[in-house]
Amino acid sequence: MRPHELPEIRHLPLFRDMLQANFEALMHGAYAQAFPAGLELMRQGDPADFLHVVMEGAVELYAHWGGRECTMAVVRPVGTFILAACIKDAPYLMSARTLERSRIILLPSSDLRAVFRRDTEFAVSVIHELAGCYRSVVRHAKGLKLRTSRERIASYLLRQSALAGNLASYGLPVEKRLLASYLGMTPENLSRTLKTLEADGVKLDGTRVIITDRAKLSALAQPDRLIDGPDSETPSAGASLPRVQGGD
Amino acid sequence: MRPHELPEIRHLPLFRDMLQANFEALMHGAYAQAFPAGLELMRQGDPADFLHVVMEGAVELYAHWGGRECTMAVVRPVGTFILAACIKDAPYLMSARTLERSRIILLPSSDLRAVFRRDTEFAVSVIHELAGCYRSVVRHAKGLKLRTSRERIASYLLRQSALAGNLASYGLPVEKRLLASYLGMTPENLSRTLKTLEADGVKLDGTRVIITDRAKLSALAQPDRLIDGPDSETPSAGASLPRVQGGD
DNA sequence: GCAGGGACTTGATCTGGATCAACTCTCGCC
DNA sequence: GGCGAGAGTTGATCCAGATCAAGTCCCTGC
Repeated sequence: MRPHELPEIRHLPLFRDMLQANFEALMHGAYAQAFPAGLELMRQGDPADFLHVVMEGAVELYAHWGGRECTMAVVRPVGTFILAACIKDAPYLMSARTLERSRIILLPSSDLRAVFRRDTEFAVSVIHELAGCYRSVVRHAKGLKLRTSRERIASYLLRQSALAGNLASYGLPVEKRLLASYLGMTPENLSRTLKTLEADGVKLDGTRVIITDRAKLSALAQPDRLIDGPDSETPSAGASLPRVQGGD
Repeated sequence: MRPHELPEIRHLPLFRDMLQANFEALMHGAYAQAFPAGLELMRQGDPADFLHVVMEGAVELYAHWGGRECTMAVVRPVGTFILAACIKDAPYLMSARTLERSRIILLPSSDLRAVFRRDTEFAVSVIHELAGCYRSVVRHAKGLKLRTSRERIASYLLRQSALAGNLASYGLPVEKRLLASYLGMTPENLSRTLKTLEADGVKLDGTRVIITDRAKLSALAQPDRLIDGPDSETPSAGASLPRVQGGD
């Protein structure tokens, strides 16, 4: 593991409050690994042997069933994923693959389970992390059930703008095909709907989003704190929305 | 609170392992209340002041947005709900209403937060509960994104049969309109699809489900441990599927 | 017992979004 | 520098599921 990485992990909400001795014990069994883009890190159904911490790159969490596949989340540095499965010592519910060349720290889940049993501060951090993840998926499910495709796209674009600091223009953080899958629609549908959204105050130029009329877009998206956040409870983990890459 | 209720709560996985003194402290601030059917217990966005424990009756958790509404879960005795919001001291993401006359214990969430900070066993229980809830919603989201209406119905019916002990015949635990909403479709669509499912090995007689050809139904539903369970990690809480009422 | 209302069903129609197919553009790679 | 391969777009068509509208049945409350 690289020297700068340890403090970065230590500063994550999940590891911030635990005893130094326990942190060190946890990191003792950890190891870092580099992966090329497009590599499958785990397959749904596998036993949860390691908590994963993304230090560089990006990881897609996705699910499959009966030949179909869908994106559930994208995790970027510094973020953890698959905490719940590690804790329950249960099979992963999702598969994971790298979207880019990535550096990932692997923490044996047995160590994890041992440590929060003797470090209450860490246990409390885990509680907060999991509660955040839970609420994040609930938001996602609400969006899927209550909103149409069009509304999901509009609110996604607004949400990303908010994450970028309410910029009117920013870059999409993920490929459109992945975004479509995350939002529960086909790439064709996303592409077409984006075109028609020009009448509602937002335009796309390649990967660049330009909000031309925020009021109009908001009227369509009806952003809702209980679906779109802002989560004061932002999870660093598994259930996070694809995050913005930075805008200008 | 009634004499038999305290031990019932104590035996819940969530409260089973904590110190007796802490359990008593927690219960000190608790109070029971009876509600008629159809009463709104909380509204999404409200501050999370109480953890709710259903002792009798049934509670529907649902979400709404822009005039639409959908069922997210049904909680039956003995089960808790809205743990995550209590822990984060954040607004509820869902509303709740009684489906029948219900008896509910209310636990001040501030007490809850205080207790798991000083009782590691309780903290561990909370961790397991939340991890279970998280995984449960992930399963639900996977079903919504990966399966068609028809497949969701078929797998729901199989899952309920499994919960009833693999009985070929059992009663639906909830109204069909609620089930439709839970499964993300309209009542009309549910009704029609149920009819066409007779060709796939399952028949409905009113509220009675009769599986006539389990193999055929399974071929359609393709039940998957990573979507349908069985959850060894069964949550007692918020995210549970409408449970079966008992079969014969 | 009777009236009223809600759950459920059934039918007719509409439409959002999927599917299938073709074509362009870009970018990494030989 | 040319050549795939994959991302994205666009068009044509199809279909699952929503919507609108009746009508039946059952249960409840007067």
